[in-house]
Amino acid sequence: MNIKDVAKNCGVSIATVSRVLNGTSYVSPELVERVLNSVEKLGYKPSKIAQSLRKGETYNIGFLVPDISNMFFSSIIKGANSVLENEGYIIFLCNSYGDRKKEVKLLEKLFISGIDGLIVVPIDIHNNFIDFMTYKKIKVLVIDEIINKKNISSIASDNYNGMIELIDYLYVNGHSSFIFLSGNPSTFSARKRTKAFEDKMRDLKINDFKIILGEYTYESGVKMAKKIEKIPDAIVCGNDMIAFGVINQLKRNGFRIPEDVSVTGFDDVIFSSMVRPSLTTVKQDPYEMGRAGGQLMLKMLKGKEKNEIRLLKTKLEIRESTCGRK
Amino acid sequence: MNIKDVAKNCGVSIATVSRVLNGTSYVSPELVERVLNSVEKLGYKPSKIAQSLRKGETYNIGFLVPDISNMFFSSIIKGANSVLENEGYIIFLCNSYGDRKKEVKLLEKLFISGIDGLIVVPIDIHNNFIDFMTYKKIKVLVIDEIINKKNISSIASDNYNGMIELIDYLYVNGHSSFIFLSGNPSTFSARKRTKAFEDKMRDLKINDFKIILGEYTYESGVKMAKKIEKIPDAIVCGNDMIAFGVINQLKRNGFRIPEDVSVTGFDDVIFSSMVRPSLTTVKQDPYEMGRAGGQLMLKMLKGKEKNEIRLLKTKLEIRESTCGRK
DNA sequence: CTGTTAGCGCATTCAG
DNA sequence: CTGAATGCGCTAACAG
Repeated sequence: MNIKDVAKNCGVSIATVSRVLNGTSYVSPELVERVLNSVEKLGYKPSKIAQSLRKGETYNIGFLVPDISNMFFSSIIKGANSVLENEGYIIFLCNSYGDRKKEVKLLEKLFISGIDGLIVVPIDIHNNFIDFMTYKKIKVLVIDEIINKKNISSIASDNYNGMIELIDYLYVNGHSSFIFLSGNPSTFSARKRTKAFEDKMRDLKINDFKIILGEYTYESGVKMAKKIEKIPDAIVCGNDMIAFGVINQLKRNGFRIPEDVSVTGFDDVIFSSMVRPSLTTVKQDPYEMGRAGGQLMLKMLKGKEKNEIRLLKTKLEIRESTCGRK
Repeated sequence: MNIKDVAKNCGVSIATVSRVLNGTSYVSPELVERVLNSVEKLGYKPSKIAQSLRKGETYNIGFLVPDISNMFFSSIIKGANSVLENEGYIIFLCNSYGDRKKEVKLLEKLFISGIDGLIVVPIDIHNNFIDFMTYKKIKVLVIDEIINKKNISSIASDNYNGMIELIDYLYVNGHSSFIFLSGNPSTFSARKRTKAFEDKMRDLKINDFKIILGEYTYESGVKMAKKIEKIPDAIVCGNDMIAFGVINQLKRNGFRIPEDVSVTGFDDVIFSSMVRPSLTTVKQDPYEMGRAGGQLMLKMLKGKEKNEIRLLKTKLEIRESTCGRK
């Protein structure tokens, strides 16, 4: 079932069929109708593969994230998809498992598969395959990381100011000793949040603070909690999952939250408002980040060559896991 | 940069280049080396688009789910992808938003895009586009729903027996009045779980029970909790999200769990073991479901035409939200 | 063992 | 305004 069958069925040339379907030039009304009838009758659907080969554009977007099953990433994908699909694009999904080698392999696979654009939440920014993509005229959008290069757009939450605002709130409410439990510093977000924490400690002339490095997971939260020797006024966690781990571990040891110690998260995942005590955290909206990213990608796809960088505002969500100190 | 450039660069025909790269027939060692050298030097990567057009197979798999950002679905995708990617397949991702119309549209889009296989967690089983797919020789795998048709494989958790086992446990532990808060009965899982609940009530000759219909969400859980007039021994929820909503709503009204009432979930999402009280629930493993599904798809892709149906065992996870009744 | 060639399905130039 | 012919990049059949 191809364009030839349609042409034969209604007695016109394949060129005419193509013209009718693409509206690429005037065709007499009667032929238009004949063609449309045949198309309908035969249930003809043009092959995107053939179109891609012919036109050199695929309307495919490669999407590479560290972990599809992580709600943060899947929400980004959903957001981006919601704007891209309206323009006819479709997503090739890849999961890098946080593995640099795999990331390169998948980037290559995506290129071979044929894509007009690439959206990536990268493990390894110095990955030169990203340069290769732009060299091949494939538009690149980097999410949750800022890369300032020609022909690459970036979008991320304003992790730095989100953390600043959080510490400010704690400080104003009487907290004077802190422990920061960071996610993996190989990520842009962890570096930014840690930097903000350090800067703010210096600003406020607070010396009683400590930083512990871990991963963005519940288990890592539990583990880091065990490393805490002296409970401070506030335990500031790199994200919500760490905070959940910490809270449960502290409870196990008989501490009350927030009476004995305030605990904060970052992200505002859906469960943060559902658990007891509900979690004070810095909200970022991955779905909106995805949507905004999709729009940036669309801009590049439409031919505006210049790169763009967007930083999304965060929002402090004050809940039950923190309280004022005298 | 195409096969012609490579051929020119090392002074052979394009056929030879193709043969070397595909190992499709013997080529003299010296030519092999020359070709490989040029390929390396020029950084040549064969176009999958052209290969697809020529060979009639795309190595693309269409994947359609109601909501990518739902961890249940994204885990399925991750599982299936983990087995499919090893065989060179790549996933076209689509989100139906639980919308029947959209589902049909996307199925059509996937077909046009060119896919060898389709994996779908359907909204509408009676969607005739699925028949169309098999008619077009596209292998179809249905997940989380059982469809008994030629050339369509299915995989789902054994929702029925999972629920039977749960009620058994509650009954043996002295619960004698029940309320079941169901998810949307348009889904296979909700129908199966409800059916099991009803059957078991009859089996055990329990008359003091009630069924309320809602959605598989936290908000719906809250809403359904408000509809409960008389608190029973056990509130059996269609899934964990409903259970979270119910528990928080009950707590707000001063009920203690499990002292005043036992509450159970279904799924065992990651947070179920983290919250207080931790949730007694029926565990199903969507990642494993995805993996098993991927394997079924691979079988069909490899040419075994016959369809297959798999039901995955569930596991009862007994935690703090239930306790024995006298 | 290697090269030449046809054709996958389509959009598009060129004639008419 | 419409049709014939070309070629996108590749694999496979056919020749040699």
